[in-house]
Amino acid sequence: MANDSLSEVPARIIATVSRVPRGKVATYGQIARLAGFPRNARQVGAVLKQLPEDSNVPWHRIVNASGRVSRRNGQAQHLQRVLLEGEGIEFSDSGRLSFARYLWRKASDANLS
DNA sequence: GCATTGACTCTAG
DNA sequence: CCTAGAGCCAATG
Repeated sequence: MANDSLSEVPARIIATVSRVPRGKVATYGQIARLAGFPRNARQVGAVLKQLPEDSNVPWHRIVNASGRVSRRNGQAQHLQRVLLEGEGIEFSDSGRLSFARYLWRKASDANLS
């Protein structure tokens, strides 16, 4: 018993990612902070990288602080954009999305001009 | 146990 | 807008 604390950290990150609603995105740093690890943005990416294919985690809703899909090997980068577009998110010509429209906010999202 | 790496972020130029 | 450097922390070798 007591060896579940090892899996608890990634589980917490995954749980937070799973809370991101469809059609919204979140940043690595944002997920890390909400999960309780304010300086572990990189670890969020590390967890998503090891994520099994059949998981229900919306990993594609996680982008970097620039509002772009993080660069990496494989087609997964392109796949992420396709998945987001499938949820109604639009990218600019530079492959960037609008935080003002798509960034997930836990609460204070009422201020919009 | 140290050195390298990385799906990150911030500041300067 | 883009590049470079530094800071950060866990995973990996």
